[in-house]
Order: sequence, then structure tokens, then C-alpha cells
Amino acid sequence: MPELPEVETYRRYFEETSLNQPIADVLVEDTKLLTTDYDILSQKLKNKSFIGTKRVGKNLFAQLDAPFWLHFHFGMTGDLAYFRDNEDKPRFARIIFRFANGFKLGFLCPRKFERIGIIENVDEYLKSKKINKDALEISFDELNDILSHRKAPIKSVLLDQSTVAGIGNWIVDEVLFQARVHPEKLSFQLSDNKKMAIFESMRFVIQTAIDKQANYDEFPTDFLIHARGWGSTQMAQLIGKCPNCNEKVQIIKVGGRTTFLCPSQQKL
DNA sequence: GCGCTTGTTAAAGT
DNA sequence: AACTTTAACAAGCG
Repeated sequence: MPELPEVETYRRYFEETSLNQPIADVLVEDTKLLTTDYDILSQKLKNKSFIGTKRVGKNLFAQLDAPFWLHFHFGMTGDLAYFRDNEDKPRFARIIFRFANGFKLGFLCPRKFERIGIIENVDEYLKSKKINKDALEISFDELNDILSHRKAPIKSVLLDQSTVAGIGNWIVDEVLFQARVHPEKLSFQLSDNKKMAIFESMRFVIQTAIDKQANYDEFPTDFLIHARGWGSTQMAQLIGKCPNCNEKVQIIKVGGRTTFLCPSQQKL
């Protein structure tokens, strides 16, 4: 699912495939996917080239050789795929950038929760959307200050992009598992030690996931993510089990989201 | 074929 | 007023 490590992987893919090549046109299957009117978007991108990228949390920004950017949000299922021949066109490529060299970049939108649109200024955009610093950029002091003043369950606070940008449902479960914090623990009640553990786990989990290009199978076997059953057959013995104590994991709802935890190591 | 899932946001609640 | 909670969104997948 496109959380920070996936979007970082997409960003690198975009850089490797789609820079410095004039855009011939943009095909859009469903204008619901656009946050800018099709006519304007199409006219602004035509004959321009992408010249660089920036990522904040789950948001990807592609800079044009013009005074604006294209913003991508991958929703829950978005992906990118670069291809040339129409017979290689991937499923769900509902938006296609056709480059002058004949290659194409498909923005895959299986569930239509994905969005793109033109923005003038990245910092202003982030501010207007209340998106705080990226999880790899925020300092401990700033995170500590926010966590100390919020009274919701820590899981909900960490999922809130105005706390820190880039954490999604599996990452927050992984971070809280590795920091040995119960997801329903109220944020302001956390000790300084636990907040530091959360900060360090957050950086470790995200950096590990980026290094493995978000291939869950390649994550260390002591990651809780394998309990979710997303992996291959080699991971099958880890489904539903705590990788540390082998106890059955608990599955609950926190803030409406499915939550995995080890009840013996994460206590309220 | 029903129910679950993902991230965000608007709306409702406190 | 400010923060928190909930539901809705779309559609593929098990």
C-alpha cells in the first residue's frame, strides 16, 4: 500500500524513466482523478518536460520546466508503470502521459482513489493541506512536542498527516510493535522513553522499507508485518504470530483501522 | 456475492 | 474553537 516507502520507490522510478522528455499529451480516462480541470492540465503540460521530483510523506511532486508542479497522490492502491507499446499497457492505467519519444508513463488507479493536479507552490500546498514534515525529516523535539499535546490514541495521532507525513496503517502498527507501545495508549500519557522509542522505530522501519523498495517479503523476519499474511509462502508460518514470542497476534480496530499487535508485549 | 481493505476528508460529535 | 471520531468515497479482491 502506498505509504512513504512505496511513494519514495515510485519517486525514484519516476526519476529514472520520465525526466527531460517533452510530454506530447495526457490521456485521462476519468476526470474524477484530476484536481485541475482537464483542459487546463492538458494545455499546461503539453510540450513541457518533467525536470525533477520531490516527495513529502505520501505526496509526490514532479517539477516542470515551467513555474508549476504536478502533484501525485497514490491513494490506497496507486502505482506507476513506464511502457512503450500499447500491448504492454498495464491494467488500470487510467491516466497516461505520452512522451515525444514514444514511451508512456501510466498512472495506475485501480480504485480511483488516486489524484493528480497542477500546483504552483509545494510549500503552500502542504500548508493548505495541513501536511507536516516528512517522517524522515522531523526532529525528535518537534514530534515529542506534538505527541505531548494530543490526547487521542497514539495510533490515530501518528496516522494524522498533520502530526508527521508518511505514516500509514501497516507502518504505524510496525512502529508501535517495535517500540512496545499499545496502539490505544493515549498520546499525551506516553513517557519520554516511549516517545523516543517511537521516534527511533519510525526512522528504522521507514528506512528499512525504503532500502528494500517496499518489498515486504524482504523485510527482516522479526517485523510484525509478516503476521498480516501479505508475504509469500516462505512467510506463511509467520501469519498471525508475534515474530518475537510466537504468541497469537491480536487484531482490533483503532480509530476505525484494522490494527495488529502483540498483546503480551504491547500493554496499556 | 458479500464484506473487507487502503488514505483522505467532510461532517458530526465532544 | 479546537480537537477527536466516524462515515463516505470506488472498486478490486478473497
